[in-house]
Amino acid sequence: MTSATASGRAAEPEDTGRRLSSDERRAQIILAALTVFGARGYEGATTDEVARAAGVSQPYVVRLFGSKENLFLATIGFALDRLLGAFRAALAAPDEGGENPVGKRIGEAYVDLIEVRGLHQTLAHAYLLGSHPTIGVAARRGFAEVWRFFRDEMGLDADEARSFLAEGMLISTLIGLRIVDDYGSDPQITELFRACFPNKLPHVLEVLPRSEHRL
Amino acid sequence: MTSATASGRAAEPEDTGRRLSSDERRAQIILAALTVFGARGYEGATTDEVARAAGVSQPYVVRLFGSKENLFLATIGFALDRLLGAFRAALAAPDEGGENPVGKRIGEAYVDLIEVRGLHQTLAHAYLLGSHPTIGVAARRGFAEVWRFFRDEMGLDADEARSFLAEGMLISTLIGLRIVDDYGSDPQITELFRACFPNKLPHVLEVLPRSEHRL
DNA sequence: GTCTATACCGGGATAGAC
DNA sequence: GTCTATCCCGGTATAGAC
Repeated sequence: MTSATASGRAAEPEDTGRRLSSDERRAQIILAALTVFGARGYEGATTDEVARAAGVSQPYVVRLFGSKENLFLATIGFALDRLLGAFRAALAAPDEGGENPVGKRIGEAYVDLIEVRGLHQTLAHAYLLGSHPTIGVAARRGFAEVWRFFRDEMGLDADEARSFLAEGMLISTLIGLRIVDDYGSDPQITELFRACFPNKLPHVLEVLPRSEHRL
Repeated sequence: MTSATASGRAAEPEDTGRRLSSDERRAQIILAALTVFGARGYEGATTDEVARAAGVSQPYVVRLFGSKENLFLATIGFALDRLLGAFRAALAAPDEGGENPVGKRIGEAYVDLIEVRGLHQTLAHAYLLGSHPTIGVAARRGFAEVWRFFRDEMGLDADEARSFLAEGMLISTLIGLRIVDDYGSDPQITELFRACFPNKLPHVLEVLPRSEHRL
């Protein structure tokens, strides 16, 4: 609508003048899509906003992914890969003599993913679209993969896995709610926030406000 | 688009021919809105679909609520009232000699709200819209109210309240995911579902599939 | 590989009759 | 209290040039 540098920036990368390969562009656009879908949801997001956030034109986004729906599917696919990748890395990391057991490491890895803007929110949005003919299927498949990770790779029993998943869903919810915006202003909220991010509070407080989505 | 009885039905009430008061209509429309917003999200839902589900015309829905945004705000307000109402009733219910302690009663009350179609999903959608200027504010306020209920009325400590909330978020997620659609077909999913609805499984399995949202 | 121009449609909102 | 007709904007997708 206005100039290209107006507002939509999100994951806008260093603009080296060089022409990128379409794979590089895809990756770049997916990063941008994560922030936009995360903030607005699947239907609320526009391909134009994604395009501006990525620094390309709207038709090009459609051209590269075929459709908005495909872009969303690619985006949640990427998010799930990152998520499971982070979990596997945390699982493989050294224990440091009981100082940080697996559970704690995985939990922290989950929270650390807030650095990938929009990742948690986009996944949460996808999980709510179970009725959608294609997205619903992909979302269920992804969710089941996470469950499998907890049960088979991490070796939790069903109850432990459930609690883990539950804490994760709460964290995602709080991020999507942007409850961080009220942190400090309302004692209830402050307490709630503290209870949910017992460790890493300062880090979370530093990263989250940065992801401004009021574009 | 086609005839009124085509497909959009959801909470369509007994059609007594009589003219309703606008308050009755509002209530009726909110019920319908719950199912549509729940299935499609705020942006994905259309006022037309809500209208058809309620058996009225699209402009009338807008007329009664002023805007789609207002309709959504009214809808989540209603959902929160029902939620807290159900919690308070469960809190006040008799203990039956340790047979069903408060925690269990509240948990079951939460699950029972699946009978109000779309309630959990709509709230979950609202919670993800923290970036929205008006919806975000309302969602945070509602979430904080629930937290207050757990802490002040129910008397939980911060950690207990957090766990409670977490389990609730997981339940909402599973409902939105419509994981019930895969129950029985995939052993992983079956196990996950069982772990999350330890009691009341038959009831849940009976109610959820009914809420078909592929309209 | 990427853009501009544009077709096309769906959806929220308004006007106004009954 | 409720409808029909309609306006108009915004958003996806396509055509086609560079």
